[in-house]
Amino acid sequence: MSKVRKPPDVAATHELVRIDERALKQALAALQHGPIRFRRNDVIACEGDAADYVFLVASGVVRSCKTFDNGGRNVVAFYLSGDLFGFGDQKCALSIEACTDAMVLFIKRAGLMSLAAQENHVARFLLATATNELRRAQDHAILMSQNAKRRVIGFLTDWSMRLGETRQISLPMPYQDIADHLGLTIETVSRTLTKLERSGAIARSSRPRSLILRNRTNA
Amino acid sequence: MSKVRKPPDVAATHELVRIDERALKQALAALQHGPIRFRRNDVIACEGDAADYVFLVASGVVRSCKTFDNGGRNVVAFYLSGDLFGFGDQKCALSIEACTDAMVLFIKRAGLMSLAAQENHVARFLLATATNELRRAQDHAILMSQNAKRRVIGFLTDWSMRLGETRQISLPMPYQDIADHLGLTIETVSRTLTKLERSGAIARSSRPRSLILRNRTNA
DNA sequence: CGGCAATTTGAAGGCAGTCAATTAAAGTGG
DNA sequence: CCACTTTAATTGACTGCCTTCAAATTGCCG
Repeated sequence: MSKVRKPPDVAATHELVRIDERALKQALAALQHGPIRFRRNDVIACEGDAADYVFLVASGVVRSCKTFDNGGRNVVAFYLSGDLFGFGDQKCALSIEACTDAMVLFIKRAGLMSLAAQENHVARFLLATATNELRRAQDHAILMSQNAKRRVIGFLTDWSMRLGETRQISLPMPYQDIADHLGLTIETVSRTLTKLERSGAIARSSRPRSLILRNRTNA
Repeated sequence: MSKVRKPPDVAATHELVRIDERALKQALAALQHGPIRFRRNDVIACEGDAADYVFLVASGVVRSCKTFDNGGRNVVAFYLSGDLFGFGDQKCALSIEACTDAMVLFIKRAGLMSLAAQENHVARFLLATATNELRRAQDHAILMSQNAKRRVIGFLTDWSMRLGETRQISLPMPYQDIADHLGLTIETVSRTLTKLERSGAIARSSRPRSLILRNRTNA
C-alpha cells in the first residue's frame, strides 16, 4: 500500500542499536489503523483531543501547530515520510494538520506503549526517535533567536538535510507555514528569499515549489 | 551526601509507569561519578567533547548553551535539581555550564544505555524524561516567536512551575542568562521587567535574585 | 478566460537592538 | 567593618530590522 521508508536521520545520528524495521512493522501491524489520506490543510488531530494515536507519516508533509487567542499561529514542527511522532503527551497539545496531501498511519498509543514495555528494542527506538526530535526542537529554538536571514537560511539547510536533497530542494508547504514556523511574517520570508536570490545564495527553480541552494558559504 | 530529588514534572505529567526511584538509583550507583561541585560559570562539559557522561543535577542551576562565531551565545535550557539530561548525543552539541554553584552527578552514558537495554523500566524512564524535555523545548520554541513581554512572562511562569513556587520565585541565574535564553538583550529584559513591575504584574522581592508574581491575568 | 489563493513589492510605523552612561550589588583586601 | 574593585543591572537616546497595512502580481484550477 504505502511505502514507509525509515527516516534516515534516526538511524544515522544515533548509535542506539538499529532495530529490525521489519520486526517493528510486524509488531505494529496489529496496532495500526490506516493509512488514511488527507488533503492539504485537513486537520488530522485537533488541539486538546485525547491523544489515543501516534502518527506515522507515510507520504506528504504534516505540520504540528499551536493556535493563539489572537488568531496567530505557530508551526512547531514539520513531519515528512517516515517520521513517527505524537507519543509524548496524553492529550494533544498541538493540532496536527496536513501541509500537503498526505497519507498518515495511526498507531494506538496505549498499545505501542505496552509493546515498548515488553519489547525493549521498541522502547529504545522510541527513545532514539524522541531524542532526535528533541535535538531538532532545540536547534529550532536556537534558530529562533537569530535574525530573519539566518532563520530562513537555517530552515532551508535543515530542510534540505531532512530531505536528503543537497542542491535542489522542494518546499511543498506554503510560505505561510514556513513563516509561522520561523516566527516571521510571510512578507519577511518573501523579501528574505528575494534578497538571498539577488545575493546568489539561492536560485529559483524552474519547477514550482522548489528552489536551488547555491553556495551556503555566501550565507 | 546529596539529596537528589525527583523532578516533579516527570512523574506528574506522564502516565508512563513511575519507576521505583530507589531501584534506579541503586542500579546507577555503579555507573555514577561524583557528585562534583562546580562554581558559578564553571564549564562542566565543553561543546564538542565526547559525551561520555550523562548529567544529573543534584543542586543549583545548570545551563546548556551554544556559542556562535560572532561571540553571541544562546542558552538552550536550564536544568535544576533532579534534572537528568545529556543522553541525546554521542558528542556534546552544547556546552554545559553552571549558572550558580552547583553539584552535578556524572553517569556513564554507555553504561546507562546498556542498562536501559536490559532493564525496561530504565528505558521507559529515559523515554519519559526525553519526551518531557522535548515538550519543554517545543514550548520554548513557541515562546520565541512572541514579543519581548510575552517571552519574559512566559519564562517566569514556566520557571515558577518548574520550581513549584507559585508566588515568590527565585531567579538564581543572572539576567544575561535569561536574555540569552529568550533571544533578547539584557537591556530589553531589564526594561520589560520594569514595565511589568509598573503594571503590577510582578513585584520586586526584598530578597535578592527573586521576585513576586502578582496577577498573571494582567499579562 | 475568470476567480481565488498565494506570493511579491512598496511605504510607514513600532519594537527591540546598539551604544553609552549611571547606579546597584557582590566580591576582595585592609 | 569599611574602602575599593569588579561585576551586574538600570536607564536613556538613537538606529535598524521586522511588522503592519496596502496594492499589485503571479500562479493555479475551474
